[in-house]
Amino acid sequence: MQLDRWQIQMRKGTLEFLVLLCLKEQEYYGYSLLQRLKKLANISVTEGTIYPLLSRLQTAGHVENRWQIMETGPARKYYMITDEGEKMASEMYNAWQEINNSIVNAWSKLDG
Amino acid sequence: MQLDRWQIQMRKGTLEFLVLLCLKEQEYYGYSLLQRLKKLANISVTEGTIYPLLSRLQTAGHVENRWQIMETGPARKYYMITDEGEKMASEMYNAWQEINNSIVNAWSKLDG
DNA sequence: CCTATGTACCTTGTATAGCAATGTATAATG
DNA sequence: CATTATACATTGCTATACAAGGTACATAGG
Repeated sequence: MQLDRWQIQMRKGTLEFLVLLCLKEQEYYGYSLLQRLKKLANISVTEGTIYPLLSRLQTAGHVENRWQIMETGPARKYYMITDEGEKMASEMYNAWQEINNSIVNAWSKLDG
Repeated sequence: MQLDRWQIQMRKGTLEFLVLLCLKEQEYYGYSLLQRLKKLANISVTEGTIYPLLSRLQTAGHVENRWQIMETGPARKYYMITDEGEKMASEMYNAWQEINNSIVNAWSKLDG
């Protein structure tokens, strides 16, 4: 199934929030986040999106990382959410809820 | 007031949907949409955003417009949603609900 | 009369960020 | 030994939000 541009845009616009939401659950490395996001919200993110995004989140102090040498396969860079990141995630959730309330309210007046 | 980068991002992609939602209510001209969006979802959109967006929606066949000469003040270009635009708005609402369900569900598991 | 303010349209230049494509490296599979 | 999967990363393209600026009309205050 081919996603429309607007569908991609609507989902991708919330990507930073969704990544923090995942990292609130547990630590992830970049590559594993792609699968987690796919399962969480049916969002197909590419590596060219996730690595710069994680880098930006780190610069902002919302996540930090540690290298994990694996016995087999390439090393993994695990990302963990910081206290500041947790705070940011809460702010984002509040903002999300406000927009959602506005949309649901407006829609119900039209289709109700 | 300077908007945070994440706020801009969260709006990205949902703005097109919000505009269609407004035009489902009634017809608006560009300038009046700025006030409607502010009231609807506390979104401060600038003219440099709304005029190109309306132009894109028209090219896509989701809206159409008519000029209204005013007895006093500048003429207004009113935009009306098309049947195709209504259909698109419904699809967007369904997609929105799906993402919202994923987010609310994920959040509830984290905050108890 | 002139200036400021508000309404209403629009364009240009800049910055952001998602994505396809590409590159590197390791390890298992056929 | 070629392919596939894992895992990191960058580069170039494109879309779009925004600040800033421009045009024009109408009104209010000094």
